[in-house]
Amino acid sequence: MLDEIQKLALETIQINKQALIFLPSRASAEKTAEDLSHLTSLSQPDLEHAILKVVSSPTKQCRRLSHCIKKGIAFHHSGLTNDQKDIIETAFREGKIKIICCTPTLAAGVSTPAFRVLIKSLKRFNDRWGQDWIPVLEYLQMVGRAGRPEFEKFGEAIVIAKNEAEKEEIYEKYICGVPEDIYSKLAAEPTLRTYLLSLIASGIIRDNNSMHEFFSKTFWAHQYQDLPKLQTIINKMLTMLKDWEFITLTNSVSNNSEFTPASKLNQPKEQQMRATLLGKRTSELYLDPLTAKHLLDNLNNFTNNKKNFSLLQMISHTLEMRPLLRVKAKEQDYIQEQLVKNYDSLLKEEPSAYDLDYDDFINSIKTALFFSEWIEEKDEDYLLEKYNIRPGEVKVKLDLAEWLLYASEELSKIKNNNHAIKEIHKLRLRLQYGVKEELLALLKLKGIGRIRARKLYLNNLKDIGDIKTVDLTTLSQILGKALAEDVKQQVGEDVPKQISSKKRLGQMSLGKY
DNA sequence: GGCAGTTCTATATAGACAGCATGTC
DNA sequence: CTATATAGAACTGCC
Repeated sequence: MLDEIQKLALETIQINKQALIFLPSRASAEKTAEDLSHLTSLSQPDLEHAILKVVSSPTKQCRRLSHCIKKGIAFHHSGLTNDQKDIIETAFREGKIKIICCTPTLAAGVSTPAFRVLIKSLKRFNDRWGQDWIPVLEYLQMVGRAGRPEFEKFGEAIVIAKNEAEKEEIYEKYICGVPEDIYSKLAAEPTLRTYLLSLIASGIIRDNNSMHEFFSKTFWAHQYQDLPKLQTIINKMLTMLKDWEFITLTNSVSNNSEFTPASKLNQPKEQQMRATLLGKRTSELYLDPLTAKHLLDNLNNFTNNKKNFSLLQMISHTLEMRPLLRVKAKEQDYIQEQLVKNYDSLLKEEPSAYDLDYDDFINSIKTALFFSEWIEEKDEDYLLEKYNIRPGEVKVKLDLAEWLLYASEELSKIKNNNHAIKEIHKLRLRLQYGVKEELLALLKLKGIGRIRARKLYLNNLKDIGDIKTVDLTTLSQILGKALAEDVKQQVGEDVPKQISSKKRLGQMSLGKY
């Protein structure tokens, strides 16, 4: 039996228009798309192929998407790679795809208007309260996708209610509702301490006076009526930044009170705030000071007997890496086993099992294991099966890892930790390409990535020297003629002119088709 | 035994922004 | 204001 969403979707196709269907989770987006795809007779075989080849080994998610898309239906959420998202958005604009089942990704990103917007539910899971109403602002963003001004005079947005009571509630809350106030992001402590440090580093805040002047002007202070409390939080953070050696506080007035009354804020005080070298660099790197401190502490223990796993666990156990890969009930034993195996690699002691942080710690082990497997050349399909991480998320996590390791490398430079600098640098390269160490030499060549490098290595071509000495015919068999010639040129071997110009032609046509 | 259909249970739950400098299949 | 949908396992009944 068809449900309301399905009826509306099929009817949209029938009148030769397009629809976006917003769903509250990625799983429902996929399932809704899959179910619909069984109900249409559209056909887009070329898209099916395009979706599959964006990763080296298509995952079950890629296959599912390709099956939907060949029937003119797509799902769209953060688990997809950017390439896949682009293909879908373009095909939708071209009218090849009729329905996109999506999460709110599509409400915020590039403009993708549709004649009709269907909203399955205005509730979504929320960490604090479980199932809860989404903000009115978000509702407006979704609804705003209905109607394409260049083609239609109007658009339709339809919200599904479970019953009469909910219908009333939705009407009151959303149709008649007003968007909630935008709350200042500064209110979150990580943002506040990051800002505070950067303001001190840039010299905008140099003492209590300029600090008060700045914060009283922000939207945050405006909303945050309780100034004494605000002052308390800021003071707490200043002390933290000082203890962590990101700033220095010099003052002639005694500083033993953390609860400076607001009334004293306006009095010019002699307390001077200056960022240290470490503080400046932390700020330039856009690091949360808490994370910077965590990295510094860990790196301090990064001695010769430590491994890549040490660094990977270090960056996995940060706020920035959240949400971490979650350890499932069935995996507990395996993860514990791996933890024991890598116990000596830890740069910080394992927290107590009663520690609030323990879950995060265990999850950081799983996350670190995922990174470890990536640099052991495991492909996307394997990673999705074993770690339940989708291609789009893999990309995001790797980017984060890259950034945090870059930051770690920079911090190590300030600390003159040469061992760490060397190891981190190598690890960054491996993460970037997803390769074992033995392939690093080959990756210096343009046009050679994890797949081709591995292929060369298997053919006993293990470094630049091997590439130089091997004959062109053999190399061509491995890489294809055009690339083989290009690579030969890169290592300084002469390739006959006429052949090399032929190569360019060949390359162009390759790129085109 | 082997399947189709059913019920039970475990699992997950939206998204994206930071540095830096270009290029994989 | 602590729910729900989904996937997959386990189970059932039937041939």
